[in-house]
Amino acid sequence: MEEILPAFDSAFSIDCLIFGFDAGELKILLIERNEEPFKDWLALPGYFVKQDESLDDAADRILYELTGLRDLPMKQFHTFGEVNRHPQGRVVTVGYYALIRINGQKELRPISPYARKAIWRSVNDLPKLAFDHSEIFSKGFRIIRKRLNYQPISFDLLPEKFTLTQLQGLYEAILNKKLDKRNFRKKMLSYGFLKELVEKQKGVSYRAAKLYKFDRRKYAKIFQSEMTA
Amino acid sequence: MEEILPAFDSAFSIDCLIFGFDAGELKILLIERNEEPFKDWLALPGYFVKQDESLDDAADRILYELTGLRDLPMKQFHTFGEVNRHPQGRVVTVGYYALIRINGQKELRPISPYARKAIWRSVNDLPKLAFDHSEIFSKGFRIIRKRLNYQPISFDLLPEKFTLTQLQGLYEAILNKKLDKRNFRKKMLSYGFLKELVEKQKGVSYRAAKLYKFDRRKYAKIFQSEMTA
DNA sequence: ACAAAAGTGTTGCACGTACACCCATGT
DNA sequence: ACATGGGTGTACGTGCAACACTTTTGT
Repeated sequence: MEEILPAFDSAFSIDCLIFGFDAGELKILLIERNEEPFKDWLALPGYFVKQDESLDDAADRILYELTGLRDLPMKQFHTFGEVNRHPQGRVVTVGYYALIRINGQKELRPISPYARKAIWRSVNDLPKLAFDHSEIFSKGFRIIRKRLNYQPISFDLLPEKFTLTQLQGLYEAILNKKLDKRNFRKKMLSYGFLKELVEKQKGVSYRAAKLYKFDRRKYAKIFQSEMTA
Repeated sequence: MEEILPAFDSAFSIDCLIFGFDAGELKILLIERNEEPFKDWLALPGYFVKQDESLDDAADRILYELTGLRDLPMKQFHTFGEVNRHPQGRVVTVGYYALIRINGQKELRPISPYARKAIWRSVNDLPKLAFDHSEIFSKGFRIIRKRLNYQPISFDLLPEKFTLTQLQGLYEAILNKKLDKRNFRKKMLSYGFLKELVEKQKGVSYRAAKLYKFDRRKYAKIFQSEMTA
């Protein structure tokens, strides 16, 4: 940032925290920036909101332009407004998050030249990110982890059919601690929104596990009070 | 709003949801607007953020200027960014809230001429507010009510010394339902952050109740994990 | 004496937690 | 046969909900 950058008065932007789960690891979607400031740095997918679009609309558009992912159910988690968080001027940014299936998505392919590419990185192996994105990540991750304690939010991270061990691995990755297998299964099954399939796991060199599906209708019935808030 | 109003490009603002408790009723702090747009309407205390102040700083300043209240522990709860929420231009507003003692505060006295006066109104008796402030109120109230289910947040609303019946009345006002007296007392006392005083209630024409104080240190020890998030 | 609110315990149920062994399958 | 994860049950403690009567005080 030794160069002189254009300045602007004030603006708002969106930054997206997109979580995915793959190979037993919780990952986050980052872009490689192709523009100053912070050219070549890794950053959260984020950009400016246009005059005539709502924040929610902007979040969808921006994520699409920078990563090729579209129509994710993103939600706001916090707004960041320190005066000097952006080197070019006053930018207040609204943080959005979503949890998605990595493999269920098509290829990552930025539309805008502003991102060179989009990549998944393990949350346990993050470099320092552009702007204050490292802090935005920490704050968002903390909020999501906390939410997991009183509301299951993790089914969007798994493939459509999954085993209970995979589900447990996901919880352990988010909460960053080991859970008891029997208790975990008992609790999950007691909710009643897991549908047991006849189909079993394939291609493993040990006893094949039952596959399950997530029943969105039952889930919605149980947690509707949570969802309206 | 038949008049022509000055227009501006885009800006961010703060709106404050200040809850108080008095005479068994949960109240909210409103201002009577003294400027267009929405002159003479009731509104949440709110105004524009300056170029050189953070959102948190702006929230403190704005609340002070419009109501005379200062240094409340306000926290962000949501950001509102619909395109046409403000008639003069694009304004994204960040909602902050706080819970305070009504009687512990000095008089309400707006500093800025922008508010004619500041008043407390029962949350059960709110008129339509200026801008989208009615929706901001609903959203914030819902969030706070929900939080009360898993974290006591209500001590700031009571006088320093209070009876358990007062505390219960407060919970009932927020949750909008009756609670069982014995269960409520058992639960509250079991937390261990209520200090029983020797002093008793005075001036009542029935058996005087014990007074209690809230022990902030013990509370912080118990809920520290909640507070850092 | 009466009115008004203060104060007080027990029981059943649901839920979380701790804990260890046999089973099925592929190599 | 063995290695690997799949799958299962019990016992205990904790916390919440339901429920009604006696006590104290001021008038």
